[in-house]
Amino acid sequence: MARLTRAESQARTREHVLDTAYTLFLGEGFTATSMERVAEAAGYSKGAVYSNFATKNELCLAVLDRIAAEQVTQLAAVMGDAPRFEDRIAGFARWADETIGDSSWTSLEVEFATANRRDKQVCEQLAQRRRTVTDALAELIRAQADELGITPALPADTAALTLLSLGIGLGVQRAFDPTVPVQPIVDLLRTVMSGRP
Amino acid sequence: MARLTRAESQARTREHVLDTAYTLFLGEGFTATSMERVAEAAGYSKGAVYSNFATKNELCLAVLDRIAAEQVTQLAAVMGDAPRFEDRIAGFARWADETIGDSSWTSLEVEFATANRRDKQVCEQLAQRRRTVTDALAELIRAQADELGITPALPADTAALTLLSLGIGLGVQRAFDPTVPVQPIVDLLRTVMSGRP
DNA sequence: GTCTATAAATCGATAGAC
DNA sequence: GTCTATCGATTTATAGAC
Repeated sequence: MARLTRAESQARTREHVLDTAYTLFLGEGFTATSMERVAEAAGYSKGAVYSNFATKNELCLAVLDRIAAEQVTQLAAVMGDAPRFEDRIAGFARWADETIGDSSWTSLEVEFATANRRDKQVCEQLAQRRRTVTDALAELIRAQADELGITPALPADTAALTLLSLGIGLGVQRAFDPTVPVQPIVDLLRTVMSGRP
Repeated sequence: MARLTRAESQARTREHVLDTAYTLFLGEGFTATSMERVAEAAGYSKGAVYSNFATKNELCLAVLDRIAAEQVTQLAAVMGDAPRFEDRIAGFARWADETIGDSSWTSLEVEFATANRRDKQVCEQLAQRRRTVTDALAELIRAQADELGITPALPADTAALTLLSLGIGLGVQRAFDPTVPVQPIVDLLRTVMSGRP
């Protein structure tokens, strides 16, 4: 194996710290996880962490970016190109069950957002990311509707916002009460995709 | 004015602390507000606060109880007994605009819930309160449907959970991005209450 | 760029006087 | 029951050696 350049070495450290923060923030929560703990679990010192991420918030935003990318990819893959309408809904139902069912990613997003709701800098970042996600979701809905040859029951933008909001709401409640069912969001998608042909 | 008994005096202090915590938690957030700050703003010492509320979590749960009671009362009042269907929807729309629009209460509930999601004690308390709220909401939907002589498009339980979840989701996003519209939840209520006659 | 060591502040919660 | 004073732990972030 070739020796790493300084830049490669730093990128590796950064990635390693990000991996560790990803696991800890999702598992224990944002407030409950200290930077000390991240450094320790990653096998570095606190100083090393801070030389890659200026603040705890910046580290968490990087984790949230990774999560958002994963979600969009998974969602597109799972609804993908099943031939029949019901197969796509079933695919979504499976995804919802696994992903909203284990609602730790929703909890993390929401814990970070609400805890920093008075920080204009952070709010700006979160608002930008929010638009990116809803746009991607709306685009996915449009593409699915096209393939199925229907017009969604709601405008794609509205449908995307409603689905995302419902997912957040259900996920948050499931975080402290696992008896909350995931079904409502599957019903909503079915309604949305049962538009006029 | 008669002199206060010891019990009355303590009840007054407790109420005063609760008022202050209510304002600060809603305005600044749960994590961002220290017990020191609550005591100072209420005009007491930290010890006085701790002799009325054993922990910070207990104080926040008391605040959340007050909020929940307010919401249910307001919602019942605003949809109340308008003669026409459209007037009730309009009443709800106004309430949604003011109450979800200023989403600080949603943010507080959600910040507290997600920050304590690994605390089984707190989760139990929150789950119990959640059931109380959804039950009250479902009952309200049933009563409204009865008065209007219709059958809701969704079962009242499901409708209540869906409305609550959507409200949480929209409220959380509005906390950091005020451009998020409240309209989807009004649309949903309209759909729910447009059931078969 | 990563380390050790520590600063500097704040937190929730408690002890003991009154 | 309320006060002052403080504990003890933890936090984010920084300074300087290597």
